[in-house]
Amino acid sequence: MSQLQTDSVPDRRCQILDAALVCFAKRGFHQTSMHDISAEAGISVGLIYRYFENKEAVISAMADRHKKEISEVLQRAKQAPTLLESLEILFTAHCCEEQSPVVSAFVVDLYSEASRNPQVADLVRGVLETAMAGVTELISKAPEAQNTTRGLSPSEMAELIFAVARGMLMLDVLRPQEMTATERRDRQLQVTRRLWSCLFKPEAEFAYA
Amino acid sequence: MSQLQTDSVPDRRCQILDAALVCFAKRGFHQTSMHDISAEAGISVGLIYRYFENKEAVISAMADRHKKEISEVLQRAKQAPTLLESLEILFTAHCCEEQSPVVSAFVVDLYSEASRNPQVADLVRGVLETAMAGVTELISKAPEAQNTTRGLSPSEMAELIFAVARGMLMLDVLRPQEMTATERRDRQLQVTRRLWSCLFKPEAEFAYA
DNA sequence: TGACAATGAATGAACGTTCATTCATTGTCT
DNA sequence: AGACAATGAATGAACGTTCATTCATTGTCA
Repeated sequence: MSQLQTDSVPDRRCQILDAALVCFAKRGFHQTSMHDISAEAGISVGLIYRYFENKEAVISAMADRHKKEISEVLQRAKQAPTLLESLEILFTAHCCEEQSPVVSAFVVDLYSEASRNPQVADLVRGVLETAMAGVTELISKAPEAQNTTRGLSPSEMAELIFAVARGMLMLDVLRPQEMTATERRDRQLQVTRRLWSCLFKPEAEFAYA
Repeated sequence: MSQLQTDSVPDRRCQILDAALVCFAKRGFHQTSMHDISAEAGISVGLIYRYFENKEAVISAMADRHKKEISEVLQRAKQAPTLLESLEILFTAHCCEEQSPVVSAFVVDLYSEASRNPQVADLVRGVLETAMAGVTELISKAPEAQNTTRGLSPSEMAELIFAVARGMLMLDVLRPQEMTATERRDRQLQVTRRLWSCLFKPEAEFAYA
């Protein structure tokens, strides 16, 4: 029983959040009704209010979940053998896995929400600062970046890297749905490698040109 | 008489769109009511419907106006004497003039809307393609970029530049309102110069280090 | 010029609908 | 039976939109 409870309560929450993600990505936070979420989750409206205080709380919980997912991606990226591979993990993680356009639309909406909800803004800013600190450290320690700094500090590089990542995410929501997850992933990898070569590649090989 | 008419009709539309921009930036498209817009514009609700078919039409008109503004920025950027100055104009234009956070929030919302409104998506994509073509041409012709391509084509460089611009715009909505327009502008310029040095600066000077 | 008719910009109360939220009720376990 | 999970009809506030009405301005007579 207590096992069922401790299992099923988070499960219900998770089920509701999964449904909410689909709805939010499809219609946006404020065009999604609680009935939409309940229908997507296959439960009744009232039940949502057993697990979340109100709609705002659902949005906050989604933002929290996003924070945890980014942390996990950062952990994976830190364990990659090379800096390039770390960057590839960071760039392709949140926008190219199972349901690419869904997540991208959600994240853009999250920023949109952050612009007028200080609580969400703080949370997103926190995620960003943690992730950027991680990447800055990654760059500082990477042998690839030792003699190719181009006058930029590791944290300045990290800032550029994250700007590009966010910018590509925005581009993602403009792309027609016909594009498959694999195509999106390839595109992201291309851009990652270009940025990498631009930031870290030694100049030597231009002698061959 | 006829002069007054042809002047005042576009003025009303403009007045409504100005008010809508403030409201949309403050609350987002779908949390802004027609009453909010009418109150901000200092007119009655009904009057909005004399100039716009419905709320959707107001959003579309705002997107159209944004398109024109970007075109103008592009024209100005094209006339700058150096590539760096062109980039500085592009990077600081829409997010650092009079009402920086207002415009940034609006643009993020526009992308968010684009993810579920194909009409808006087409329009935004069009703006982006035009602007990127312009910058690609700018790079192709710039003497600064002739011997420092780092293995990237002009259009690949343009893509990186626009990704960074969009990414910085997203960052803008996270920043506390206490930041002044000038501070924002300085920040943008810093990043622009870093990106520029990373893409176009010759390596020579690293010999001094 | 002065009196009157016509216009259409502007108003805001009212309408139908949608939505978040509540809660009395029902189902399902032990 | 008792406790808890789940339902979905009911509620009232808020929304987009409409439209009967007002009134300053313009046009047209004498």
